[in-house]
Order: sequence, then structure tokens, then C-alpha cells
Amino acid sequence: MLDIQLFRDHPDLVREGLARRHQGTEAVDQVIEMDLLRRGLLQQVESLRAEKNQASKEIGQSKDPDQRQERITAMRALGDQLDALEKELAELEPALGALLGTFPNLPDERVPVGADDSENQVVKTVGDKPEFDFEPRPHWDIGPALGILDFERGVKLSGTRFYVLNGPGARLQRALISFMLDTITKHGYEERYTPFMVKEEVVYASGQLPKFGDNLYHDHEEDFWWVPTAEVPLTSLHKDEILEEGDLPISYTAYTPCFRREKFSAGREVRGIKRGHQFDKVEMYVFCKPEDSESQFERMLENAERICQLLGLPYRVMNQCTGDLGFAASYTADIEVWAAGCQEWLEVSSVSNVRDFQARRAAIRYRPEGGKGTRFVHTLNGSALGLPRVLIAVLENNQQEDGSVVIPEVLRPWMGGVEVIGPR
RNA sequence: GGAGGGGUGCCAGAGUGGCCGAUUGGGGCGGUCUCGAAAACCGUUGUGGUCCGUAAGGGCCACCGUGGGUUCGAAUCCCACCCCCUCCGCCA
Repeated sequence: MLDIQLFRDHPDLVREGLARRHQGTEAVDQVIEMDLLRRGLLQQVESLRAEKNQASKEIGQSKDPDQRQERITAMRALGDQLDALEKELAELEPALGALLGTFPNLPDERVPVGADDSENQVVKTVGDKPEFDFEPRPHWDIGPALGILDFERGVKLSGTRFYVLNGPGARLQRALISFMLDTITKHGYEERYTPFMVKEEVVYASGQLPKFGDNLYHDHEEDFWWVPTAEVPLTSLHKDEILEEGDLPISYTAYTPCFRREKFSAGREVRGIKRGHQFDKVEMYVFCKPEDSESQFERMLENAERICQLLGLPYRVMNQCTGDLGFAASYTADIEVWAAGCQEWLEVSSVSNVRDFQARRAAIRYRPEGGKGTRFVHTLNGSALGLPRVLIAVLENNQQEDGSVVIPEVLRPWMGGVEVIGPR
């Protein structure tokens, strides 16, 4: 949620931000207009209320029954007038709130203008792509050949874009989750296990609603939405709370499955397990003071990179352009790992500084020490990392000519000592 | 799912139509006393909106689980819903 004050004082900043995101700016004027209307109505309503409160108080104190009755009659008339204005206000306020909720966060100046992810900028590349004296195969060949990846039965159970992991494949996935959680925890993020189904207001708070409801699964009978990322429940952990400055920064990590309808990529990228309706992810999330969000971003990015380094995966860091930038983000760095079999850079993490955008939606504030009042916190989120894609890279980059896959050293403690997954 | 009890400020807990933004106690903060601390005593202690003001600050409005209703006036009465506790049923 953008600050309404921004529309009053610096509407051009809002227009400029929208334009950089290739969005129309007409709604800005609509907000300004509604805001003016609202404040005018509010003033009328409140002065009538003040009058009514005063009169009611006097009626209570009045002893003379005739005078009492006279004033009650007068107030009844004022009440009707008030009702009409209040009704108007009651329609306008939610409408303005809803409109304001459709505005994305303003992109930071550092975000390059671009149409889509093809215009993201490479910030740096770390590690060397593995070399092979044979033709490396994609995971959709390696997995089934090893008997650890079963597409047919996934489709039998749930349809396209689903799969089943078998034996050491399932265990490798579990090992990756544990390894990531344990590593991130060591960096000072406290683990949380959250619900995977949440209320609509929770999905709204992090910004996936109202605009992206099409990409979410939800129960049509109850108010349950399946989380598309742990960012959603983590944001609302402190919804409607006022935190103490001394408690900040608060850093969380959580494993959740993620559920997405992938309506916008229908028919695309269906090969393999790169994009499914259900995938696993370990997420990092930070609540901090506004002046700290810049350094927390650096920290989070480093933490995500560290996972790639420990797994021995070559990766590159990208600066997301405005066309790819998420709704809530002010700026975002993507991490992409190289997958030798499908010959692709796979996006495995997006680290975003959301600033106060989600904090406003979720009403998450803190009390500055010594100061007065409250301020909105800044929030950041980033994956560490997205799972099936890391699994893809591990399988493809560590494959051997005989079709077996060497397990990265750091994962072996979670693999029960298994060093190589061989044909079964 | 059924029966009963309950949701009030940071916490505990009073309040059943006007004197209640809300008694009181605890905690927090500031102060007096003290070499210092404890105790005692005094003071203070919610959030949001809006208007005025350069600001400090001040006025007004709203908020007692949520949403409606009754009333000149609602924490208090009525209706619906949500949540918590106890017991029963069912159940991984």
C-alpha cells in the first residue's frame, strides 16, 4: 500500500513510478479526487457528530422533562441528516481503500526500466560452469533413468505439471530443505512452521491480492487460500502489531510448499520439473527499521548466495528490471543457478526490499525508542532457495557418464551417508 | 457437531443505558527521598483519522472480539458471525 500522503503531496512521484512499470496513471487522479471528497465528507460528519454528542450529554443532565423532549426531537432530525452523510462516507472509504490497494510499490531509482525478465541485468557471475567429457543430460532423462523421478504417476494422481519423487530422489529433496533451513538458521533467522492455508486478508496483506488471485488456489466454501510462498504467512505473523524498536530486526525462515495455478505460463515450460503447481521453498523474511532495510537486503542476498556456494552451484545475480519487478517490491535481485543438462540459468531466488509497502497493508509498526508515535517497519523477503530448481541443478551438474549422480558433500549428513545415487 | 462459560487498555480485572477512553491493582516511564539501590510517595502511561499551527502543541471524531440494529445517547440492550476455555461426540 502506498501512503495516501504521497498522492496529496507528490503525485508526480507516483505517476513516474507507475510509468516506469509501464502502467497507466489515470487512477492517480481518481485517488486524489476521492481523497478530497472523503475529507470533505468526513469534516461534515464529524462536526455533526460533535454537535450530537454535546446535545446528548446535555439531555442526560437536563432535569426538565419538557425541555428534554424538545431537544430529543431536534436531535432526531439531526440524526437523519447524519445518517445520510455517514452512508455516503461508508461507501466512499472502502472504495478508496480498494483503489489504493491496486497500486504496486514504486520502483527504486536503481531498477532498470525494461519490458520483461529478458531485460534484467547481470550484476555478477560466480563459479564456473561444470565441464563434461560426455553430453550432459537434462534432469527429465536423468531422473527417470535412475528411477527417482516418476512423471507418469504424478500425472495419474494430479495431472500435468505434477510428479513423484522416489527413494533417494525424495530423500535428496528432503536433504536440501533441511540443509537450507539449518544453514539459514545459523545466519540468525529463526525458524517458523506456518499454516499452508491462510485467510484472504493475509494474502492481501503481502500484496498477492487483489491483483493476482487468478494465480492462487483457494477453497470456495471457506476462507482458505493456499500459500503461493511462505512470504505470505510470514508477512502476517506480526500483522496489526506494534513492535518495540529493541526487538528489530526480526529475522525468520520457513519451509513451506508453494501452490500456484501458473495460469500465465499455460503450455510453457512444461518439460521437466522446473515449473509445477506445487513446489517447495525455504524462505527468509526480515522486519526491520527503515534505515536498516538497505543493509538487511545485502545480508539476505549474501545468505542466499551462500547456499549456492555451499552446494557448489555456479550462479549469477541479476538486477530485476521494472517489467519483472514484483507488485510489492521496490527492488529485487534474482539469483539464477546454472543447470548443465537443460543448459539454462534457473531462477532459484528473488531477494526483495519491500520497504513499508507490506507493513502498511498489514499494519506492522514499531515504537521508536525515546521518540513518540509509531512508524511502519520495512520488510524484506527472499528465497533460500526454490527447490525443484536447485534439485535440477544438483542432478544435472553432478551427473556422471554412467548416469549416476554424485551427492554434494554438504548434503551427505542428511542423506544417511549416501554419496552417489546410482541406477536401481 | 452438541451443551455451557467467556472475549474490556501492556497484563490482571471492574464496569448492565448518560457523570466511561473507560474504577482499581500490577508493569513501564519520569520524579522525590538515598552515597547508591530497595521500599515508600507523587506524576505519567493506547491507536488511528481529521482540522488549525512553520513548529511545539491544540480542537474534534472513531475505536471495549467483528459486523449490523435499537436509542437523543451503547462497553452496557438486541441480532448474526469469529475466536478462546470446559465437558460430550467424532477423528489423523
